Amino acid sequence: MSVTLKQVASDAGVSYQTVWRALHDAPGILPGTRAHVLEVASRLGYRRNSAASSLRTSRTNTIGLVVLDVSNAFTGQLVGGVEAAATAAGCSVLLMNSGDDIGRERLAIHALTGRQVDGIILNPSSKGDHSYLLRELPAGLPLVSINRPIPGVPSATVMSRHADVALAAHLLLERGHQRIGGIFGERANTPFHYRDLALRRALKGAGHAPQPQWFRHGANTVAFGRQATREILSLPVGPTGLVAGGNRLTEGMLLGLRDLGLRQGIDVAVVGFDLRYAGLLDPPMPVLLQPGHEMGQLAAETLLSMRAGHTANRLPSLPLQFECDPGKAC
Amino acid sequence: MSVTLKQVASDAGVSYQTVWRALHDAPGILPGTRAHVLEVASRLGYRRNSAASSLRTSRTNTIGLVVLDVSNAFTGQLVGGVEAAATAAGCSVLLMNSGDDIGRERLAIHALTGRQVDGIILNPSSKGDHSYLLRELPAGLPLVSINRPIPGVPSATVMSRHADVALAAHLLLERGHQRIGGIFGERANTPFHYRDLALRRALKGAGHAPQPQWFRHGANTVAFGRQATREILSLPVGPTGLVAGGNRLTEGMLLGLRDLGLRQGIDVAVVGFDLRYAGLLDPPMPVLLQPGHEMGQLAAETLLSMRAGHTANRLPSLPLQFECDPGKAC
DNA sequence: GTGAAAGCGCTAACAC
DNA sequence: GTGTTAGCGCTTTCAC
Repeated sequence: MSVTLKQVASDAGVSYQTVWRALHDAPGILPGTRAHVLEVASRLGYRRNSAASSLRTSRTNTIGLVVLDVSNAFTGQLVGGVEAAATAAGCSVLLMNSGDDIGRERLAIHALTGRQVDGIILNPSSKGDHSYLLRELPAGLPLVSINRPIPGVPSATVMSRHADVALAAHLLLERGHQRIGGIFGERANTPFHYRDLALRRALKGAGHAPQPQWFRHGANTVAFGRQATREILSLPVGPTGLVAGGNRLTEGMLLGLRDLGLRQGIDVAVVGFDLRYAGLLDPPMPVLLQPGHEMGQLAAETLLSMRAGHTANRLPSLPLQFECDPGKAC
Repeated sequence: MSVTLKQVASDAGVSYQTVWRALHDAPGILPGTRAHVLEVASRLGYRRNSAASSLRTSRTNTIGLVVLDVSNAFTGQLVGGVEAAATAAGCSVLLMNSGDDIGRERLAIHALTGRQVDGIILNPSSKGDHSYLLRELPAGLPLVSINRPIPGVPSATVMSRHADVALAAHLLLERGHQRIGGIFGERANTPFHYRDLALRRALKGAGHAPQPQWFRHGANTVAFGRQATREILSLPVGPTGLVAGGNRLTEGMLLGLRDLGLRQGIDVAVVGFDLRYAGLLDPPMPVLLQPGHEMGQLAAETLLSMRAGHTANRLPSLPLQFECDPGKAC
């Protein structure tokens, strides 16, 4: 068993409470006493039992984070940002993976609330009914969602600025492409809807009517991205510039191009999305990156300020990073 | 405040204890009573307060995981494996990031022990003195290290089978290359040492003496990988096949090749390491992948069995996956 | 089969 | 400035 306050107290020849005050830098203790107590505590290797303290204060200094897929690069950035902000505030992160499955998400939320986390950051699964949150979340528990408001459930939401997908259009237009297409996930998945919208608007704004046959919506998978790429580029008149709206779709697009014997950036101009390794390709592929780290930080900071009783104002959407060369903006 | 055992008890008109027995499927309770109690509990939305229960049992059902860099793809896999195994066993994961810095690692360990985690999985930072662990870890707390034993600190260790780097040599030899080189991190970093050794042995085994000037050791960074690649391939007589021994080095190698105007798989045959997107390159790059997910699972399972009192036997090293095409073995 | 009660280690209110 | 004490909600031992 580890050392308790009481043991330190008896070893130092003072009371229970005096030890507590010493350890918490609380006022009302002589500097000499404090020094003595601290010395004894560190000699015995005292560490506070956070279970006991949480029990007493009903605060755990722990935030729950539920992600879609830990092994995804965007998620990695997100987790990093959350972890950094949490650590800076003396909190820890309980991480759960939903696998984009509403059932597992629900189990994760259940586990987190049972552990009395101080708040939850949720990257909501793309399908399914999230209304269980209304029943399962203790009233007043801060909830921050990532990239997508949760229909019917009040929460602060941290988003990337999907509208920045317009930058992809501008780049391609600037490079002289007139025929531009795009591949996106299902429109019901709101981020894809907004990205698609942004691309079309930018084209219209430049006086080019988007051609429906150069735009595809489907499953957010490598397979769909691959197939859609092949189909679009096999049309009698296909686009010369192509934008992918998600990382899976981008991977699929690269495979589709290879299937057709086409090279990105040479035979077809493309802009990828959320693929961190785009800069390693030859030639480097321009890519829109969600600022995962910043999103995670903002989410955690928002959560902690909600815990402190502030109501979260409307949060700014964070700009996408647009890179053409490794680490360099376009 | 949330619902407590006591409230359920008074609502159900039974004692404190009877409720507990009902909720824990404990014997010594009439089926009718149990059903009634469970009904009341769920109606009130009872959930057990895990802080209180940890305080009582000094078990948190939480495992601590300290990684080098969350945003790294291998780490993502690792975390996924740990999370899956932990969840399957009813445990949660507290995640901390050390940034490969011994000071931050120490803070992370400190935070975890203060939270009474049931065990710690540590991917040890590559430099620095880990002996603080001997002082800071409560005696008997299960510790599992990833990829590298911790000098002077007893722990179970989950490793990938570095010797499998020999497969890279075999592939290149089979494809007719006679002049083969390699780029690795510092030799003091044991995984790199073993990977280097495996490559050299395989070459010797096939009757080719490794040429010292085609092998480089240095910082495990993109920059070093890039520079080393340029240097090696600028030699009057350079290798025609090149193996990178880590993911950063692999990224650097790709950039170095591009600097030289050489294409991987066409002008120079290469084998990468731990780069999950190798299959997206054109042509696909053969790559050795550490089985991060499996390593994480094994680590968590080992930890939990240590917690249950079993002494960890020597753990098997997990084979590297060798892929030549997306998702396909060589 | 059910109930009463002690106590895990800490925090915080209060007495001296 | 220092000490005493009552719980937080749960687990567990022991009576009935």
